[in-house]
Amino acid sequence: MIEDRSAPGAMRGVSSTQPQRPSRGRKSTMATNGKTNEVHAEVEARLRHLDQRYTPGRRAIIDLLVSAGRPVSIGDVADSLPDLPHSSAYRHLSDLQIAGLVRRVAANDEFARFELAEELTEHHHHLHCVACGEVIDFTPSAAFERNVTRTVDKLAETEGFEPHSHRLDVLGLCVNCH
Amino acid sequence: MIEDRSAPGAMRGVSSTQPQRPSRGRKSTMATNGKTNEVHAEVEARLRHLDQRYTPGRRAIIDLLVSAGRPVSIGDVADSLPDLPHSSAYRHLSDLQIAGLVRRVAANDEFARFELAEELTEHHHHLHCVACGEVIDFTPSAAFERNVTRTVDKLAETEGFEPHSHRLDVLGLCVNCH
DNA sequence: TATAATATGAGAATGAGTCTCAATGCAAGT
DNA sequence: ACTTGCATTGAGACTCATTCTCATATTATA
Repeated sequence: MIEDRSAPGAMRGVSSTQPQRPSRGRKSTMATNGKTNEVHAEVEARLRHLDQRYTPGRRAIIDLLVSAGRPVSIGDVADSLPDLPHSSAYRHLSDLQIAGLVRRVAANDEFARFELAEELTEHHHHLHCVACGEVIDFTPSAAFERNVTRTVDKLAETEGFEPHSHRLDVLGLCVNCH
Repeated sequence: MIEDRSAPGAMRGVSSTQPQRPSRGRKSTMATNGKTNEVHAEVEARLRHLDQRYTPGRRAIIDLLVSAGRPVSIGDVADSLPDLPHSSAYRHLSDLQIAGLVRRVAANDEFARFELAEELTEHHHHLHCVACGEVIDFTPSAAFERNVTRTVDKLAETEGFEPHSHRLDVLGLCVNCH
């Protein structure tokens, strides 16, 4: 008999340790820096171009994504912006994603995560902690990226697949979990 | 005003074309080959080691995963095994995942997909069609894999992250969609 | 066959994510 | 300031993939 079907989450009980709601509260120590203003300006311009407004709710989401410096879950959003209704949070994220300003990140658990689109940051990949679910950004060397891009581009010939983008996820244990 | 919130699926209306239920019915042309028996034997041995039985329902799931040759969605399972109750399908997949025989694949849509664990197949990566949602296996060159592994292993030093495995997802348009 | 364990089916329950709609806010013109 | 037309928001109902419960069935072994 298989037990261990108790923890919440998709395919419960499969991780090496307990799957759990995405970490809440661990905040980035990165202070609001000069780039934040650039991001806000870019977001505002892009939204305006789509006849949309850069409202306080949307700004708060962007602020959070900038300061987090890593993909944030809805739980993170709820913690950081407790007065923002969940329907609004989801809608803001969706609207910003449609506008190409935010990207949804498929993590290893059932919880969606969101980060700034690469146009607002830089090309990077993710480390996924299989224990706590945390997702951490990392940027490999340019030489490595060239190699990946070369390999990916070859797919057009060998598979008839037209690549648009790629992502490299590394699964393992983060500093806090091993 | 942002519209286009009509199609089903997570973050609806974000894909370049309509997000849709995972393709159903497109079957592999790969005939049941010699490897199938090896897989069954391995699965049976592993389950037995865990005091579990290799029942017809579980066998049917494994058969499907072997013959599909790519990650399958629950919809695929339902189509191929119409008499298998959904609760049983999910449970079999979960049990097999816990046993390390099946791996859950995070696609770009909201639908979970499943494939044989790499121990039963070989190390490979995935092409994700952003239009139809199809997920296709691909195996890059050994040299490329060595390079990836080398880069990933360096994370232990630079980030304090202990890598267990990695996955490279390429997003783009499949043969049928472009 | 008895016994104890695992496995299964049917349907209820869960919950992340979505939708509706009435109310509000903002911009531009008058 | 007032109006008109849109974009935006909040509250809560709703959807649906996935999980859970539990009574029944099946299998292994003695």
